[in-house]
Amino acid sequence: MKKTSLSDIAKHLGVSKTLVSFVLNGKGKEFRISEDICNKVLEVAKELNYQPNRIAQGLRTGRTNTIGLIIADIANQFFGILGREIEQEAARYGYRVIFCSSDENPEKSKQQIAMLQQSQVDGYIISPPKNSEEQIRSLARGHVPFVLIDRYFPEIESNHIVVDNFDAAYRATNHLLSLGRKKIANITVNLDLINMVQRTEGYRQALRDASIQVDENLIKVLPFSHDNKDVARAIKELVGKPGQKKIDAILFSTSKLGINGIECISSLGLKIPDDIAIVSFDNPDAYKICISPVTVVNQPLKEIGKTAVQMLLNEIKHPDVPSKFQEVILKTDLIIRKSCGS
Amino acid sequence: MKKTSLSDIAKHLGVSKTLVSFVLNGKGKEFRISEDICNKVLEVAKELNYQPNRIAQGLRTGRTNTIGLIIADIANQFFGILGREIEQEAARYGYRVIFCSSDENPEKSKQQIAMLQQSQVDGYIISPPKNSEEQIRSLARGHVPFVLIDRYFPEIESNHIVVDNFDAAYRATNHLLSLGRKKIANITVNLDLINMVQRTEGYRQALRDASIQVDENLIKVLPFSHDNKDVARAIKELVGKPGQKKIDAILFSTSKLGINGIECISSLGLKIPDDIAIVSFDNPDAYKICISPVTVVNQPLKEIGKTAVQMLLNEIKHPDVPSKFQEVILKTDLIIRKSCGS
DNA sequence: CTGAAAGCGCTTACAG
DNA sequence: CTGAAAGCGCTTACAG
Repeated sequence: MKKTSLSDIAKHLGVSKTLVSFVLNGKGKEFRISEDICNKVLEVAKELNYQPNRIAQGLRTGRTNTIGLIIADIANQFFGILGREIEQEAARYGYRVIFCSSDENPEKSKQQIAMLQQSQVDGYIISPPKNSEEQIRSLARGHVPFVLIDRYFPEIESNHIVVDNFDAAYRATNHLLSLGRKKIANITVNLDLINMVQRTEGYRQALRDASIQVDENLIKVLPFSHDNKDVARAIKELVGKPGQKKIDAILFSTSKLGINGIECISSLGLKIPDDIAIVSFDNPDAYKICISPVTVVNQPLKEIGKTAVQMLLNEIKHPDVPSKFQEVILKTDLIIRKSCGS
Repeated sequence: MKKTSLSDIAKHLGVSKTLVSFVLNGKGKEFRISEDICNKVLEVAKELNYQPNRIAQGLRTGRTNTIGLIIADIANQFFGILGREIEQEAARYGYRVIFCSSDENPEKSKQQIAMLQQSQVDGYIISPPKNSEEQIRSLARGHVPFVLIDRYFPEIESNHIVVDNFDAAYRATNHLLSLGRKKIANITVNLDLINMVQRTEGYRQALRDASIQVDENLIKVLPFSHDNKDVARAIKELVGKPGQKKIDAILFSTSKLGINGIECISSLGLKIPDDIAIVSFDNPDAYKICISPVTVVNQPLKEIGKTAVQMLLNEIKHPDVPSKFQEVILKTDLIIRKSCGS
């Protein structure tokens, strides 16, 4: 079961590898190779089940038609689906995807970038974890095509596709306000990442615009690697003693927080939305069937994935163009379900 | 920003590529290269930020240290997490993973296998969609290392890691019986895949062992690419007219079915577990926070992933050993929550 | 219109 | 102990 190579086909027909290569790459016409020979080559290639060795091609041409994808956390459905969109879009253009999950760990993403670099990927799509600035800078310095998704570092010039997190949080908070909620908390993670900062900023601005003073005690910032105990502690602090009614709504900045949060709220015997109204970023399945289906900020995953791939391929194909970085900011939509009452 | 190659280092030091290659591959000792030179090589490699070109290595050695992974559906958290476990375990042994989602589509998986083959992966981990028998056979014929996960084809000899689906469904059904449920339905997908067949078989056997006649009308088999409307229709049929009480429990054979099912049950105004008790395969976040947290058959994802990688690497490293196929059947555990009452 | 030859960046017998 | 050379499977100027 030896694999067949170009020269196997060439020998088989008594022609040169050059010719076979031309034909198989669709350049038969261009080099005016007789149709007869073309057909024979194609036939033999099929017969011997020829599969081009992409690795040899890559070594020779310097392009591997592979892109490296580093997402932040595959256990998060948001990134799972985003990964699939990216893989599908890439496949449409004949590109393969090497897929990594950094689990929000900069050490890991560093190793993964090195690995992808050694694999000679043509470009990168990355949702960088915090403290990975230096890695991204080094990509930029090397003039390697890359695009960032979900977050970026404002101090580093880069291509990136993000959503308007400020606007999304603003509208989500406004939705709560419009339903009469006044004591709205925000649970978020480490404010080292721009997307998280902007979400909390949008929340703040909405309160201000409604002439409600922002109470910093109602903003809970958890470590990135929180578990449900951390979330439970935060919620208990926010809720206060029974009957105290310190808050009447929560904006969760991620679905991981929200899922853990809802679990905790239920176990505390509190009712959604009666006691506490809820809005969360992202739209996992969990929110559709939970106690009180959750009103969410839905991100356009398909569009993020498509745009990221197209932007990257454009960069890969025109390396000459002096790098002008592009920023794409997509809109989110608020899907209203039952978790805020009415 | 030209990448540095072996010969750059060699020139820099006035030695041969051979020597540099030996040192960098940790064979300095073996070839008794003076420690002095070794250190210098290492130093210069670091200084020039040398990154070995894995593609060139691959072409030369015939091994790419890459494994191809085709999972059935990345939008399913089960496979997302399984993918991560596999990637992590592979990384421990210095292997990269090229990640694909076939979306249960045999056309897609066929293309993906061809793509992975062209990328010269050293082996495959696949959860094959139905109607992909020929693809798997062709791998087997080519003596390509591969292991199947989650399902396999009984008529094709293969390495595979699965769970004891019969036992799992048997125990799940028994759990429902032990709580006094008598009219237990099973919602599943196309019975073309062994894992699904075994789940329904386990369900049947549990009923028989409890001297309950299996009512084929209570087994709903949906197409693989079902949406929530299909699930809703099935449930309406099962439930019958209001007050009819045709069933008092459902075993869902997949979490996709279960998530859609619960959404539908709620919208019908039925209560879980009072009107209908529920057990489902798989353990997505959704089940933890839903209306009535769902009792589930939990699969040992970490173990499946680890075992799959180790079995594959073993195969890759000993291609000489006459291929004796291995079967690993892992146990599941039943996580009891509130969806079955008590 | 077609072929011989160089070379991508490695590894590895072989020779000394 | 170290180096020159071949070769993995391709592509692509170059020559005719």
